[in-house]
Amino acid sequence: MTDDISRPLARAPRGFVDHRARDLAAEREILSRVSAVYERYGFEAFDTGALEYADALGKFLPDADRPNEGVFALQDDDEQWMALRYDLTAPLARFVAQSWETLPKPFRRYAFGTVWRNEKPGPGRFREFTQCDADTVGSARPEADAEIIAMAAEGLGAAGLAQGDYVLKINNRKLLNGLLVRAGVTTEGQKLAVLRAVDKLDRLGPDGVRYLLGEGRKDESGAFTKGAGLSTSAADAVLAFTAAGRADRTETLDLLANVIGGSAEGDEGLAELSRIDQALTGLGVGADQAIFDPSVVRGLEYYTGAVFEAELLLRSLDEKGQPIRFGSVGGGGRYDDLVARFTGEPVPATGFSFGVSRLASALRAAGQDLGRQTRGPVVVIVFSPDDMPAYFALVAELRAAGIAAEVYLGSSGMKAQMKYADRRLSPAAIILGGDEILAGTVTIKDLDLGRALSTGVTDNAAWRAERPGQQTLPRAELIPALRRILEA
RNA sequence: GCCGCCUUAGCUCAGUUGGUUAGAGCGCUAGAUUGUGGCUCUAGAGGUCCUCGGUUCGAAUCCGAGAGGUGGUACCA
Repeated sequence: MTDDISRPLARAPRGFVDHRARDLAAEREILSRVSAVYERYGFEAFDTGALEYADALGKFLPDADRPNEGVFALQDDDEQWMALRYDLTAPLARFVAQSWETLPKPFRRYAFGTVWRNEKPGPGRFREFTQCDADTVGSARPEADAEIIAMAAEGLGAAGLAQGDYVLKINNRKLLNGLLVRAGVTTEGQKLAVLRAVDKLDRLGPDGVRYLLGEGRKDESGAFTKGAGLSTSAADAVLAFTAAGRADRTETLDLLANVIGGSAEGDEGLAELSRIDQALTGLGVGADQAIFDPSVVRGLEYYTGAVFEAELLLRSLDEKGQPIRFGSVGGGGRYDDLVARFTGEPVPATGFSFGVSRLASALRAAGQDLGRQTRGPVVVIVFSPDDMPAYFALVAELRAAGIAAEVYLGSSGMKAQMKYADRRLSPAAIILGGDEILAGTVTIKDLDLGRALSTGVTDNAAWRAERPGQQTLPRAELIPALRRILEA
């Protein structure tokens, strides 16, 4: 009452969320299903620690005292800066560089783990979340990309997405590079501005993107975004390129050949996509699961070749009846320069990653709730502290029989104990009072059945007399009777 | 990072032109019911009215700053 000045506020830091049993069950189910697929593809499990040295993450800023660009950083006692990993790829690159000599190459691994990003949280965006990631390091073959794509598609399907709920969209950075070279764009900054503009295609439409490719765009709030400064004809070429996606993979390739053919880098990109197409076809991945889409960007600066994005196609309504679009649930691509940061040797690599809780909420919206309500244990009601040994003998017997059970350990009366069991979603409560102990019997209350029966009862006396779902039987028949209730 | 809106009980919210002890519904705890979930009735607990400063005899209410939330926008490994 008087010491409240220093009392802490009970709240989680912003962008950090608590996970109840239901969500955890869904996420674990996804991980186990996806892991099974990834292992079948020959990827081995691998994990690193949560912290990396900040320079290994590429987040050490020479000018700043503190590496603060989106990472959580702290200083070790030898004054080196460490940071919580912000994805699973950078630690993988560090590990591969460190163990290159002894690794079987190509190195194929998958990982899932918590990552942290020190940035503004938004709807569906947190500062701590679980990522699942698979990479092949040490293969430059486009077939390595194809296999990652096929595996991603199969993984999403195994997680519970139906055919047609999602599609993998594939592009290649080299195509756009070739196009830009032909259009006379040479500076890195301008190239990045073009990529950013194209990335907004689905939100702003071709007209909005045209402004961003040219002089710039002013949005409704009056904010002005500087454009890439392309000429009108160059902007037209970019837009024509992004619109070349078709439902059929080879048809898209033919169209793209017309739009960008002739530039050396563009031809290289086309050849890679063509081999990806052939490998995918061999793997049995049709155009219903993976297509070529030249508008895919994946804003990341480090991608060097193929890029891909898993897009959710399903549309659903939120609790207010507003339609929600999920868009991308995951993505990846080829990053041939990441390991070279450490060793100087270029090491080709390709990978795919997705956010686990994002996929879980997408699945929920698709009507595929893997985290069905978690059932509570069978609850043994406590009448008298003197009979505690009898309660524990009973609960031990149930546990030995493989039935989740607990003795109520609170201090409230019987009514509250029933309420507790109800709220835990327990299948049954066991009443072992003085009467039962004397008679060598036990009373089981089937809570689901009682709940169903209670809807018809309005009269209190009848409710009390009826004791819906309740049966008293000889002690020896307890476990078989409980099994029947649990299996119902 | 920039712009808009919002912040009153655990939740959803009401609160008159600035006026005395800040309310409702739901939820929670308990009683009616010697040993029973629901219904009904009754009682109870629960509040730094986001924070700090200002105006005023008087502020949940008006003004300023800050924090947090939210929606855009920018960025996104």
